[in-house]
Amino acid sequence: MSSDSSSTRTTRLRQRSQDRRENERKELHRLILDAAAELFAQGGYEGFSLRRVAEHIGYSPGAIYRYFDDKDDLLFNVADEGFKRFQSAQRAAALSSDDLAHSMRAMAAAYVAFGREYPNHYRLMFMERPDLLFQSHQDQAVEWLNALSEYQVIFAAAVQAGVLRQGDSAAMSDTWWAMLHGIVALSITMNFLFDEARTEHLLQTALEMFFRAYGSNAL
Amino acid sequence: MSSDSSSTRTTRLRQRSQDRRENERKELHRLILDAAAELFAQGGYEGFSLRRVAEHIGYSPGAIYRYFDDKDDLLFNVADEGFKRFQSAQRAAALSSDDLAHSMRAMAAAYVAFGREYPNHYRLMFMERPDLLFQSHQDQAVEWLNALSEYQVIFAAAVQAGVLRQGDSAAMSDTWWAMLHGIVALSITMNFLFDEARTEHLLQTALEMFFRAYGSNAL
DNA sequence: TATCGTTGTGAACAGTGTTCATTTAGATTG
DNA sequence: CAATCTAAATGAACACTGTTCACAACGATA
Repeated sequence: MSSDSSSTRTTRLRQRSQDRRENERKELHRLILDAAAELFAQGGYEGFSLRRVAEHIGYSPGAIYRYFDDKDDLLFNVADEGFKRFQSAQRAAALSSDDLAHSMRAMAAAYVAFGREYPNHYRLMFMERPDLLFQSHQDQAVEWLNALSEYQVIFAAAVQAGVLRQGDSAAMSDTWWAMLHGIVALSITMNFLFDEARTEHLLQTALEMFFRAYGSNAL
Repeated sequence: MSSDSSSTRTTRLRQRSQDRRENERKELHRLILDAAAELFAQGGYEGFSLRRVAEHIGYSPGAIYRYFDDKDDLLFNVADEGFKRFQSAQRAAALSSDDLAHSMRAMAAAYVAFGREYPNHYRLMFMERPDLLFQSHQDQAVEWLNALSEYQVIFAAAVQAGVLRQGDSAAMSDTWWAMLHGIVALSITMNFLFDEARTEHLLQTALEMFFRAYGSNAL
């Protein structure tokens, strides 16, 4: 009994200490990631450096390598969190209305809003280093592709609901994406030309164009 | 007479040697710029370094600073040459037909073709560092803005010619640009998704959308 | 108590842009 | 021709960057 109880006690102790160490690991992992996201959001891709992240959290640069393979690995995690936020905003917009035409407009608005709110994340995800999310981590890449193919599902549903006319729904989806990406990219990159008002006006004009061309009540 | 002739002779000599030195300066300026453009076109923005340019032409890194203020200054000149090419291609497309609808399609095709042919230049000009061309060199910035406003001239002409319906021609121009930029940017950044065929199909679909919505024969 | 394994450090390496004193070489002058 | 002056090119330095690795510290385990 004594040996048995001591055995379980030590087992429990070992378990607890192991858990605690694991938590500490996760905490530092989070600390690094948060600091990285913050510094990245502020300084963008160019001004981002591991040494600054390390200094910001009070560790030596080498310590980061215990938690991330690479600078790219760290950037991937930053981008991935951005994408999760992006995706959830898109989903919320998609579900915001029963009217698919309204949903699509809400999604477009959310798309542009995300780009303008997190320009550096958008840059990283869709402009600078999309390879981070498609090439390096193939498991995540599948998630991304699924998310992107959700657009096609919505377009198919919109066609079936009579909101969009019939046609090449894959091409429609590409056009939709290119249109929104063009607006956001110009707004981010040429922000001295495209202030919020001009961007908003551009978005409305583009949506009008899209639905005038592809809406079911067009010709 | 002898003093006079010798005076003119030395003057001529001085003139010639000065010209030659000036030519040598221009030659090295060109040599650096060409090497930079080549290395940049190959390696893109990230892989581009002054030291590599210097090594490529057989000079020490510091020598470049006799001919360019900065790395940015050198990049500006690379981008500027890209823009001149871009602009001349656009102009040629604009003048390629009397039919403004054809001209616009040709300009769109030339726009996308430029992006796909010189992706790194396009990135630099319109995605990575547009500040190089708008902020730092204000005299050049005016040229750029004029070039961009040429679009609006064409749109106004298209409206007057009855090719496009009347409306907010500035917004139409923005939409046109955003559409083309979106297509090129996606094609460049997501080149593993958008191969040439898909990009071409996307362009045609987008043009169809544009003219369906804004063409004069639309409702 | 001794051993082991993990963690963080600090120094090093190769690379970057940039500056500057110094050499080099060609042009100009006496 | 000799001396001087000027412009160019260099090479070494500085402050950065990402990354690696031997080593020290320290808590967990035996």
